[in-house]
Amino acid sequence: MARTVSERSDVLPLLAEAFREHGYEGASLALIGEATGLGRGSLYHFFPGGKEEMASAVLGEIEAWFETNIFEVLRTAEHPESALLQTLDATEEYFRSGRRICLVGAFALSDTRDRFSRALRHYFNEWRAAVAAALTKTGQTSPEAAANAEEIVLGIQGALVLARALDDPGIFSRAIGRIRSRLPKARTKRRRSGNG
Amino acid sequence: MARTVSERSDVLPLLAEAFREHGYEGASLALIGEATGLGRGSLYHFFPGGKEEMASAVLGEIEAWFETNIFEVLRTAEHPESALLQTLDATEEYFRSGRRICLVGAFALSDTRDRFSRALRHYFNEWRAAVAAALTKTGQTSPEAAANAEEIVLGIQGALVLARALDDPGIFSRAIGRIRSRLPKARTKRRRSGNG
DNA sequence: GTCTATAGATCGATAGAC
DNA sequence: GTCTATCGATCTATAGAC
Repeated sequence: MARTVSERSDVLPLLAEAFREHGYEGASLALIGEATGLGRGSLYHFFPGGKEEMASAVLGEIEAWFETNIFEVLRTAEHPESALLQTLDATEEYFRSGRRICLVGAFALSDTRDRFSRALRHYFNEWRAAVAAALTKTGQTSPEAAANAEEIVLGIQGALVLARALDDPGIFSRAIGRIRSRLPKARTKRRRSGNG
Repeated sequence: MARTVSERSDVLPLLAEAFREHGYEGASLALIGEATGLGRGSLYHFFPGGKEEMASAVLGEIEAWFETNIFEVLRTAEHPESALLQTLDATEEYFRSGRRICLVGAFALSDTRDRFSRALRHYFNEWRAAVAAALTKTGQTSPEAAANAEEIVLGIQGALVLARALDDPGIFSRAIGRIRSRLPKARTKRRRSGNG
């Protein structure tokens, strides 16, 4: 058998899955060891702060993914309407059409919330602000955009809860579909008031 | 010091709060003992099945509350529009305007989901069906009502997640407000097509 | 019916060999 | 850098006195 990983960044996705499946408390070091194929020694070599540092690193990795693939795209979009559609697709794919939960949301409802409250706050605030920024660029007023952004993010989280509880990924897909259908339509700039 | 409770039903609300605050895994028997003022002996007298039976009883109590105060009201309403408003008020009060989480939703996102999957499924299915039944009675078609009911329940859950993560109960209140404003308006039956 | 004491398992974390 | 052995703390559950 080969020497396996030896890169901290390679371990993070495996760690993330372990926390997603079992929660922070439920993911014991024995379980994490199985999931990563690493012994306690290696784990503590990569994460001297123990389990808390593991979870913190995972949250950072998730935040970074959303920053790159969602938030940044929304904030810098020249065509906000298509950016909203594109990031909605990415979101649907990320959550595997409702079969995967949002670890940040799960942490928010658990007693680990206080431990990671800064990360949770930052993640959802950035998400909400990025969607609002894109909506504003489509012509919505600032209060409109803020309300709609909040509703979109909250709808995604609620859909994940319900999809998980009822074991029905279709709930998530339908929710994404409703969000998509209510997005502002891009105005074709070449014609005035084009029909379509 | 008095003999304290000695009624199983008196312990349930205290148990519920303990599970809400610390989650299933996080609520240790030591913590539960403090929250209820009962020793292990008394706890195991009331709940021979241990912690699992405690959580199960709490879920049953929650389900019963919603059955009485929400589901039944919605299903049997003569005036579905006002029943929807009334149960929305009750929901807002139950979740203390967003300061209290939904234990069923929290369980859905944790690894205890499988253990209580039947209870979770039943709770959310009943909720969704009851809202849909009321919406149907207001004149919505069956598919319309089903989609809207799903969106309402999911919106409540998502609002609780976001409110908790951002430590901002206002998110929940705003979400309830949006739901309320989109509810079908009662038609005044005495006049035809009264202006409102 | 309620308590204390404690069994037996598992937890996160550390030490030290290689 | 990775492992195994093991620590002390904490967990759920049980036993038995009152």
